[in-house]
Amino acid sequence: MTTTDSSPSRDFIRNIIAKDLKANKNECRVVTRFPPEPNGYLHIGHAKSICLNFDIAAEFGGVCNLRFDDTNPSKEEVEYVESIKSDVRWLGFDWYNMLFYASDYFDQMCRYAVQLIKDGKAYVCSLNTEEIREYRGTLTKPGKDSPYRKRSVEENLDLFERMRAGEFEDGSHVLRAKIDMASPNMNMRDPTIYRIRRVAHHRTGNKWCIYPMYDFAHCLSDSIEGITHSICTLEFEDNRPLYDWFLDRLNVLHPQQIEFARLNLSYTVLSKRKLVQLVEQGHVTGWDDPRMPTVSGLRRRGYTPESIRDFCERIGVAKRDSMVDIALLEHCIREDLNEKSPRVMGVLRPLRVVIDNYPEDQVEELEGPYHPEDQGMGSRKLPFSRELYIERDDFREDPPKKYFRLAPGREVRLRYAYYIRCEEVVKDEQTGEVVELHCTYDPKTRGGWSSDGRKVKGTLHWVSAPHALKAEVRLYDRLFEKANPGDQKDVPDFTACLNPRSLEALTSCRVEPSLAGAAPGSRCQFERLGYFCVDSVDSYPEALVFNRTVTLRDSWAKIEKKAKK
RNA sequence: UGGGGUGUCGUCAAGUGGUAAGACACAGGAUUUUGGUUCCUGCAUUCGGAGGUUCGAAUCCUCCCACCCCAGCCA
Repeated sequence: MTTTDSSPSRDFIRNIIAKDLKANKNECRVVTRFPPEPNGYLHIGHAKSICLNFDIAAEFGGVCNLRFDDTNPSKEEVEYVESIKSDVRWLGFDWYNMLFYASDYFDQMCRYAVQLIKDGKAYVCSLNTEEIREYRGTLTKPGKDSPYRKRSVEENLDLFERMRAGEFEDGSHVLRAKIDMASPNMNMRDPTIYRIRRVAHHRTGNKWCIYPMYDFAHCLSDSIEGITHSICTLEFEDNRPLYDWFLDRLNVLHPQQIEFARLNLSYTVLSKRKLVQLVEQGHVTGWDDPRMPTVSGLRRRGYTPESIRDFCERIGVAKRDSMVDIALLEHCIREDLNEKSPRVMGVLRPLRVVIDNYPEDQVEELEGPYHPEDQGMGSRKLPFSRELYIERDDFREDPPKKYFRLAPGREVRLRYAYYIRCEEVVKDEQTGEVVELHCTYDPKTRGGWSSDGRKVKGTLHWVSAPHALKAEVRLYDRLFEKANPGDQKDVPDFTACLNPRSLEALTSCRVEPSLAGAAPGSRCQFERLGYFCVDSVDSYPEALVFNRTVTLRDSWAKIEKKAKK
């Protein structure tokens, strides 16, 4: 499907591509690529780039390659390539058979390097790291030529061949592009294009001891694959002249590099360095900790791929540095889960309720639909008995204004069950803590309806005490207390901004019996509480563990908060 | 202080000389057996600032200001 003139403009990148297509550029092909380095796990910032590249390809009838930018063996591992592949797939994208590795092109790149040498456009430099830095100059002072810059083509060819053959120590020589040591763009001051690195590569093993640098490898990989639009983030803007330089000198297919602003999300961090620190210092349990902004963390938290894709679409694509409010991500998951999740009841902090006028050995099966707006989801049976649990938050001895829930003498509805009235409060003699409520029910309100027109303001969720399943529920909250933990002036280390209450594990929760054996990864809404999923690591059919994905919007909490001020 | 970028509502973001879309957030209200959902309503006389061009400027010109990126043999 090709976009037509009538299609509305979505963002500046799609506008560029639409214009290119109209001008018959690239024989009207569109080929993009997602090019991660396999040195870590994917996070939601990568998801933005994945959605951009794969969606653009699909919209313009093109393809998007998955290419691993594996030019630095000392940082890369197969474990990462596997996790990246599975994350991209989980997000719902398909690269078909277009799976590549920059390392696939090492031979070809070497030939290109030789060509540059022959053309007098590259030379072997034998300065060490510090010397190269000194010769490079500074932002305001031009650099000066390396003493090795004038080596003959023959000498350079010989030296480079011997670098490749493994005759030299790591760091003793590099191959450099011969450009301009006085360029105002630091990237053009004779950048290194090959370095000696005796490290086993996760794919090529010990075949190579020299590896190309990003600037050389990336543009050539794009060119070899026939990429038309090479989309990357803003910090590569200064690298674009170099990207163009190599392709022009080598006179090969010349993709267009386009830069966009990377994602920043409030109340979290997205830099690899910081995410590594969170894992290594044990602030989280791992890369897939449900509080992590990684794809695997979001997945375990209960986020759906659809919600993440929707989010990436809504945030847009532009060039300005921005900080997206995490409330938008939360909105996206709520919207998706509202439609998809079966409603069930679970009590997080149980308070025992005895219905004094309910027959002791009686058990009724009440009917509860799984979804208020979707009859197609069916319903389940809810056992009701004399002893129940309700949420502690749903009872107040001294109810504040506008509190609709249970209090001494008050009547509320138990969802899909009966109206009950609180008759007596039992407290622990020592602590004064409320330990049990005695209530009476109105048998004429079965199902939660009253025929006499009597209205009740509150509806509570509940479970039958003898029938409920014990479960652990993990309540997750924002990882950081500050909107921008990475940029706090008075805080030395971003970990000082961590939210100490980002995880609260409740171990004596009770959930309705229909959840018995719930499958890991399955999702539900605990009515009035939020959306939850069965943890994919720690949950077992006989010992359920739920993760709170996100709370429901809570207007009572807002009222309460306002009243306190 | 050299170079490259970017400034439009609290947060994203359209807008490309014809009189400021949309989303989230927020605030009201209606409906509701989830204080959920849904539905209404409100929310930029002004586009970083100052000048200028023009009948007309967020859009063009000039100057200024702020913020981000670059001095890896990382990507």
